[in-house]
Amino acid sequence: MDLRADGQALADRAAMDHPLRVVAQPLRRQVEDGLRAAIAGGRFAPGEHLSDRLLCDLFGASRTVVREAVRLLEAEGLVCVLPHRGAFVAFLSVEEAAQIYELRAALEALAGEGFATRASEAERAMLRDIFKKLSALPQDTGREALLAIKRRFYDVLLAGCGNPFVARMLAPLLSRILRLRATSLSAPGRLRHTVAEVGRVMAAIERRDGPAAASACREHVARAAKAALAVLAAQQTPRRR
Amino acid sequence: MDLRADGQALADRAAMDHPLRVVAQPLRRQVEDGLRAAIAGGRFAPGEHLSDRLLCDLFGASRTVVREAVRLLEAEGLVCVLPHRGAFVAFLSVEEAAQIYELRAALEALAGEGFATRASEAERAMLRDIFKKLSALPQDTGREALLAIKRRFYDVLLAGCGNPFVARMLAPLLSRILRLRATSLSAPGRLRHTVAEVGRVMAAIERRDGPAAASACREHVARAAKAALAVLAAQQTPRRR
DNA sequence: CCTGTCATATTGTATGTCAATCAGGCAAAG
DNA sequence: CTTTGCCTGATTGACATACAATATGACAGG
Repeated sequence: MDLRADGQALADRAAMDHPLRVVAQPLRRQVEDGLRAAIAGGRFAPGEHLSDRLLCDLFGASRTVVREAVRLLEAEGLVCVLPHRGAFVAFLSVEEAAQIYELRAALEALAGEGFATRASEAERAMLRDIFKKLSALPQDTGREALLAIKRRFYDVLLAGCGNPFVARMLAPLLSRILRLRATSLSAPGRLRHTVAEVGRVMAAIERRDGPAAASACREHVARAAKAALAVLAAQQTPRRR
Repeated sequence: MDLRADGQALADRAAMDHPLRVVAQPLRRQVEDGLRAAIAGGRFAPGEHLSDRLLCDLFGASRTVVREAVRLLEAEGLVCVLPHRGAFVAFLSVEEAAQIYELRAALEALAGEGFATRASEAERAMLRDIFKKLSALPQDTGREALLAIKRRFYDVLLAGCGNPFVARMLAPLLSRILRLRATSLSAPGRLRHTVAEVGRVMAAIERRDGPAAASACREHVARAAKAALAVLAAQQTPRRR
């Protein structure tokens, strides 16, 4: 029996076994994903109190299920549970955001290096294709469309890097800075730089140059971080003092 | 109010507020840690079925608590939950172990770099002190004592690296390869190399040389991985085929 | 104004229940 | 004798409820 601790692989296998019942995601997963999306998407404000009852009503689930989902999000750092007071949407300080970006840079560098040295030709072709679409985007592309393309790029990169754990570690980090990414990506003129930076990643990958790909990924994240942190600092400074 | 999503900081603050009630860890945490330790320590064999009832009896807790703990461990990859069949202790394949070591190398490199460039003099002194103890260890030191010293070294390194997220990402990885580390660390002659490799990390840190520290950390993990993977391959090959 | 006490609300934990599903055994058909 | 189908027992998924522990806020008293 396949007992790898790989959730996605198990889900895939389950889908293979029961190809008809597509909707059959466990309720707990639905609540978890829904809540994660709601928080990452900003439908709850940072610091907002997420009471048990509120979430039960919202998702139509029992306390048991809601609480399990909240625990998961707590482990991811999206919410913060205080004993006997409940869950609160976590704040994101400038320091924390900087630390997350630092980590993201290291992880994506690893992914880039792995992809450059281990990806198959088919995977490289997919990445090439997505990069071509990214390059062809008009300057005034909306943030949604831009984020979607970038997500596809990273999905392929992570899938082909030969180390699924990288994606598993990165996911919770990205969910915490999702809003930040959305706002910073839409900064005027950022797209041009993005394309150039990702282009260097792509070029290193075409050369099978692992270290160069790692370095290019790190560089890209570092620049994105600079833009994002500027936005975050501008948001927080006038409010707090 | 302090609502950082930093579990340890919150725990610290709680400990400050209630300095007397040291034992007052939530029941859920006790079960979670106990189960994690039991699995990481090998008291359950890989593939073993961890039934709800069994765990309830073992920890004297209710299903609610046990299930929440199991979910957490599932997210960490220590156990693997199959719908309507329950939790099983996850296997660790050679590939997975290699991937975990790769990730660990990247994370510890980041920690080393951060420590070299950002740690305070007091933190450097603590690290220096621990390294001195490590160097003075006799060749035939038991694996327990060796692991303990190394753990202290990394605790200080991670605490002083200026990025608490690194420690949070590393912890679940380490718990999955704990047994592997224990066996590979006790390989004959490994201590000598360990001291030399960690010495290079220490030297780079004393020079405030971030990149060198990163590289030394990466190198150390890579060598440890080589030893550990050899052990794992030797364990699995004769059993499986 | 400060302090101590109490009532209320919320969470932490435990328990019982029902439905869904899986594993294994048993019997009948080929 | 093998295979197929069904049935039963066991286990988990989800829910509702109940009780204990604790934090919050109000209120009375100094």
